[in-house]
Amino acid sequence: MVVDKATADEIDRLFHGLADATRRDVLSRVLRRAQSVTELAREYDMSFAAVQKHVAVLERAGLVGKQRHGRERLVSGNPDGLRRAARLLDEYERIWRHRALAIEDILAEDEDKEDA
Amino acid sequence: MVVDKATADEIDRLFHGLADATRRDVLSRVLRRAQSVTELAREYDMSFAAVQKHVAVLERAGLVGKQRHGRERLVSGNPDGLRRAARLLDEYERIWRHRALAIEDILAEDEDKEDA
DNA sequence: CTTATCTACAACCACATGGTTGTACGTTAG
DNA sequence: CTAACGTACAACCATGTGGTTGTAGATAAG
Repeated sequence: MVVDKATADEIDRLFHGLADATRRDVLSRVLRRAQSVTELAREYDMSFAAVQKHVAVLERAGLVGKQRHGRERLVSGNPDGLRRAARLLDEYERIWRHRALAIEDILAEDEDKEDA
Repeated sequence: MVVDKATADEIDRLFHGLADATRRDVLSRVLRRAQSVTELAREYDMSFAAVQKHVAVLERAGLVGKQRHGRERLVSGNPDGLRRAARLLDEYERIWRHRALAIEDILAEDEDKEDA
C-alpha cells in the first residue's frame, strides 16, 4: 500500500478495462500478436468506432499500447498492466491469508488453554 | 478456456466489482473481519443505501457473502472470488509468456540459420 | 495528383451506474 | 407493547458507458 503509489483512479481504469468481454477478447488477441484497429474491428459485430473506443479504454487502463506503423496504428498488449492487476489481487489474498493465519493462531491459543 | 465454464457476464461482474475504490476498500475490510452493513457505512462519506448498493455489487460479483446474524447481516469476504480473478489474469499472462517463448524460438531458429 | 484506406473525433441515443431520499419490514432492547 | 435499530427496496436524478453515424485528417497506392 505504501510502495504502490498508484492512484485509485488508475486501479479503477485497470479493472474497468478488464470488465468487458469484447475488451478481454481484444486483449488476448493483441497479446498474441499486435494488430491494427481495422484488423481487430473485422472480428466483432460492431462498428469500427465502437472497437476504437474499447481499444482506447484498454489504452487508458495501461493494458495495451499503440505504435504507429505507416498509416495504421498497431495495438499491442502490455503485460506490465496485467502484472499490476495480478499483484493487486495478490494483496487482497495476502489480507485473507493473514487473517486465516490469525485464526489459526487463536485456535492454537485455545489449544494451549485446554492443555493448561 | 474449455475448462472454465464461467460466462462472460460472471467475469464482467467480477472485474466490475473490483473497479471501484469504495468497493475495494469494503472488500479489504471484510476480508479482515466480517462486518454489518451499518458498521461499514460509518466508514464512508455517503449514505447507508449507497454502501448497501456497493455491497450488492460485490455480492453479485461473488467477492463477498452475507450471513444473517440476529437483526444484522454480516458481510464477509469470499477468497474464492479473488482466486478466480487471479486465475483469469494468469491465463492472460500465460498467453503473453507463450508468445514470448514463441519469439525466443524464432530467434533460436534464426541463430540456427546463421550457423548454417 | 487523385483516390482509397486507416484513423481520429464529435454528436447523438439508450441504458447502466452511483448517488440521493423516503418508506416499510423484521428483530432486538426497554 | 413500544421504541429503536438494521436492513431492504423503490423512486428519482445526474452522469457515465457502449453503441451508432458522420465528418475530417494523414498516409499509401495508382
